[in-house]
Amino acid sequence: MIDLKALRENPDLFITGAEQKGVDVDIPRLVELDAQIRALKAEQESLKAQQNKLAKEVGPQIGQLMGKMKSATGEEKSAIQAQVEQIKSAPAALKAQIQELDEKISAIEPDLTTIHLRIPQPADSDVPVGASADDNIELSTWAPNWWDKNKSFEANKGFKPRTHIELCTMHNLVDYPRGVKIAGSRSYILTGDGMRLHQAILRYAFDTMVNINGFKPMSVPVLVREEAMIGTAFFPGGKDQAYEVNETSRGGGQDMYLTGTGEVGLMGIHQDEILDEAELPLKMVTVSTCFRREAGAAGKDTAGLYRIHQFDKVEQVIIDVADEATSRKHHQSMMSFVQSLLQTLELPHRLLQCCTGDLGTKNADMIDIECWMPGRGDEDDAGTPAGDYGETHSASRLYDYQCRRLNMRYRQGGDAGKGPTTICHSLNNTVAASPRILIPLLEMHQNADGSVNIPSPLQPYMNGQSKIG
RNA sequence: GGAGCGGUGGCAGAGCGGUUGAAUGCGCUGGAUUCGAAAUCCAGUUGGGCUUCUGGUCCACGGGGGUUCGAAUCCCCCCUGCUCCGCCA
Repeated sequence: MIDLKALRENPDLFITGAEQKGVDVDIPRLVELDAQIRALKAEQESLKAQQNKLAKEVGPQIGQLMGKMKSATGEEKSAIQAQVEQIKSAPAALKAQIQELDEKISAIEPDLTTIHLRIPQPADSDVPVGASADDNIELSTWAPNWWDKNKSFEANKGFKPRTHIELCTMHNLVDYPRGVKIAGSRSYILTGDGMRLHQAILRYAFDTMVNINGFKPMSVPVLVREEAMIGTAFFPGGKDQAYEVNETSRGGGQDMYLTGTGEVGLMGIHQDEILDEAELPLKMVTVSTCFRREAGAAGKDTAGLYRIHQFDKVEQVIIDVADEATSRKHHQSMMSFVQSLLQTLELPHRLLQCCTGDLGTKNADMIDIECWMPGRGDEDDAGTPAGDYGETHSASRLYDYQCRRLNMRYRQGGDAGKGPTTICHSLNNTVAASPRILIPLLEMHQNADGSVNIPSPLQPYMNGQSKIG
């Protein structure tokens, strides 16, 4: 959610920001509604001020008269009664006017809120302007010394690659048909070593974040209220992407939503709180099951483990003071955690600067990390895929966009401190999302006979096993 | 699922229709006292919006609606916590 004050001062910034992100939202209309509602409220407030003033005068008068009334007789009584009614009439007249304004205000407010929530955070000026993922820019690449990214898989390793789908079948790592039987398309069952590898990478990623990078381990709800989805800015825009548990239709108090990322739970923790500056930055990590409808992705990446409805993800979040330089620094460090993780797993990858059209509504900046997946890309005449990068991580820098919605603030010196409260800045990044990360793990570390080497950091999590198959 | 009792400022905890945005205590900040500290005393200490901003004003006592000239206080709905019973991984 953007700051309305900032919008008033510089609407063009937000209009341009929305255009660059390809978001269709009527910002001039909001500016207009905002002016209207403020004028109405100002008018209403001055009436309320009069009302409050009168109420303070009227109260004691009535009290006094009521006192007199008790000892009064017949005629006196009705005279006092009339006086009381007289006194009451002035505030009553004000009340009608206030109510009238109330109606005007509530006629405008829903519209205003709807537009307000949809205005995206303008991208930072150093984010390249572009329409879609095609305009993203490669920032850097990394590969282990045994891999030359300019050569084909076969040229690097001396044999043609099997896709992860073939490898999974070969070693019984995944059971797709039975997964689909239970839960429909894009569902799967990890079996045997498939499940073990899945758990190993999650544990490795989680432990690294906690033990080495000093993040606080958390378990958070994945079934949440709408407020949490709106607060974290996944709603209203992304409502199509979330599974809904429709409790109200069976008489429950509220509908719930399955989160598509642990970010929702982590960010929701300190909603509506004023944090002590001394306890910042908050660095938290969680591992949670993520649910995505993948609405609109029909026919895309239908095979394999790439695009699925349910997966597990280790997610990192940082909440800190409102300072651009600090946010940028955290952004870099959160990416570096991932880079070193991928390096220890010997997975070639690249950093991709997302352009404005690919940022999403809430980000000022986003950098994706993509791993090389030999089984992706176009196939040649012999049916061998060329390989391609596939997104495995996404590092977002949000400034105060999310925390403003969540009403998450901090103050110097904490509760006892002085000075104004300030809205926090937040950032988030994937650490490891599995089973998608199994794709490069299996495909990159496969041998000519189809067996797969397990990277050494994962071996302790697999009871010392060094190879699948 | 049933029954009962609650949700008030950073915390604890009063108020239960009228100068109450809120007693009191704790905490915190400043001052006095002291060589200094403790103790003591005095003062201050909720958040947010609008504004013609050394000021004015409105809103908020879980959330929303209602009654009333006036609501933290009465009524309705929802959320939520605790206790007991039931069920249960």
